[in-house]
Amino acid sequence: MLSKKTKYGLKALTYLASIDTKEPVQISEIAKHENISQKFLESILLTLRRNGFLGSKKGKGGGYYLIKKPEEIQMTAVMRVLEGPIAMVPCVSLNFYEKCDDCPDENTCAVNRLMLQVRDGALQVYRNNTLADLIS
Amino acid sequence: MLSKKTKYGLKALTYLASIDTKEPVQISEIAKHENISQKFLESILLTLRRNGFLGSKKGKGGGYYLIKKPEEIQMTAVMRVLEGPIAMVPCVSLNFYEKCDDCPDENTCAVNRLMLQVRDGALQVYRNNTLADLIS
DNA sequence: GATAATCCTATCAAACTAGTAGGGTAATAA
DNA sequence: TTATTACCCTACTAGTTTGATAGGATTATC
Repeated sequence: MLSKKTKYGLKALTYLASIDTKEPVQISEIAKHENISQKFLESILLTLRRNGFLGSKKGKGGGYYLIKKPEEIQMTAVMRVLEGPIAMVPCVSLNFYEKCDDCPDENTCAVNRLMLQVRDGALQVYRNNTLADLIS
Repeated sequence: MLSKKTKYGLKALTYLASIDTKEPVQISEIAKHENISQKFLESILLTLRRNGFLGSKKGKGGGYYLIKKPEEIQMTAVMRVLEGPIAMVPCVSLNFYEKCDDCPDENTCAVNRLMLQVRDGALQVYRNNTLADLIS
């Protein structure tokens, strides 16, 4: 299941992309427009900023804004930051690989074989979509 | 993340399929072979039986066995029973559809648009794999 | 220096996960 | 018929995660 954190993060990003201005947008405005708890959104935008997707400005007239162009923001990167690993099991994860402690051999593991395909399917979608694709 | 329930369920099914006999296999044997807590596995096999994947026999010489041929067991069905919806958001789920309460319009929702593709990718994999494919 | 906005930490209730405990029930074999 | 085997079933629980909320600290503008 997709977490609300990811869902809200995606909605915030697409809202900022659709605004089509580089002026900072306040958290309250995004929260209101997307029906999100403002305080919760606050923490999400913070992690998006810390991971290089957003810039921020404090004080009056402040807010958040996109740093890159929507066409340059790949969903793979967004998903990894908000949701974590794209793979459903660590033993097929590219960026978060971990060996299963109960599985003696990955090469003969049915779960591994299946989830590898699922991961590739998801990756293909995420790589094929930028923020720009989601708003068009 | 794939739940251990699903992981163990898949491993149990593939073990039964690889055994290539219609004699009942005891829970203890599966648990031992796949490094799974026996009691936990017990409940998993129970749901697999209730959902028409397994048959069981009580008493001495009893155990679980596959009801259908491995080639006839689609991963879509297995995943839905063990893991639940294949879609990551209810609003793109085929079998568990639900409207998002925060989203005014699915047709213009970026999350919807993205997750629809991810669901299709996953479905394609699950539909393309039977239990037989996982053990070959 | 007042105000507006982000920044940051801590806390929390509810739900979920991965089991564990403990016995009940049916089939088999002696 | 009695003992044993093995599935059947319900309830409970420790630990983790999720989706927030509270309350203020910090910084920029006017």
